Amino acid sequence: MAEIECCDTIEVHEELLKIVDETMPEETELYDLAELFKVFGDSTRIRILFVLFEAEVCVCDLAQALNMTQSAISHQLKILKQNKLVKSRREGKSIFYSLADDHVRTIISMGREHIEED
Amino acid sequence: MAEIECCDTIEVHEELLKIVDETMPEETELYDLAELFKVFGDSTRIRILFVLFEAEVCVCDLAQALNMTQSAISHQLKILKQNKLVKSRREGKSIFYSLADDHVRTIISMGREHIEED
DNA sequence: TAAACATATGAATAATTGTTCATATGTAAG
DNA sequence: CTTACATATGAACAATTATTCATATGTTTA
Repeated sequence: MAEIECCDTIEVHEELLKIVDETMPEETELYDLAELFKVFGDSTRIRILFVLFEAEVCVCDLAQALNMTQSAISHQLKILKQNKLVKSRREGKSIFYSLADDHVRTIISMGREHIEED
Repeated sequence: MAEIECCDTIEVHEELLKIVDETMPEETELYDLAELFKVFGDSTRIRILFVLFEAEVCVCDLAQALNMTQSAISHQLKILKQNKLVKSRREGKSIFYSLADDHVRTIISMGREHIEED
């Protein structure tokens, strides 16, 4: 194994690189993880999720509740759905959206806990 | 209270708007939440966090382990630190970074659980 | 089948952001 | 105090993305 020069602490590095190599998830998982969190990284989508915490609603409900255009809401719902954070159901002309599962609540909760410290 | 016209289901809307108004966090909290998740929404920063799950390391360790430039790593560490996900400690010429608290592990875990379903 | 309604979607624009490059800051050794 | 090392930072560029506008799709009612 080639020696590594960095910070003059050669031994630590080899062990570190070995551990990182063993525990680091695969490239695709890292990418998917980042993609998932990106979805939470927009306040419009977070607002949509907070509405869905309370009720199953249609697109125009959301547009009204959040005071945004139908188009903007629809675009964001598409992203939420692609990432399986919400699901939809048609009822006549309307399409109702709701949370896909409870991970969403948990992830948002953890986030709130974090930012409320200090 | 003015009547709302949307999807021809007037009663539901008034109640929804009331509930949303009561439960929706304040603008600043929504913004902070989105900002926090944005930090997790980049695979370089996630990689850094995975290294820090295993050990306290200096910047050049990270650059080496992730095969990226020192500058790129440093820029990302700054963002992680501003959002209190990591902390740092100087030791001689080096600066060692470690996880700030355990919310980071929990949030990443929840994300992994979510993407590993189906 | 035509009209009205609810939602989805593609293109365009503006804003945000990750990386690189050059350089600055801070620390230790000679 | 000068040099070398470790890290931080500002500017620039490329890439990503949220919203708007116009329009398309799908459903119901007349």
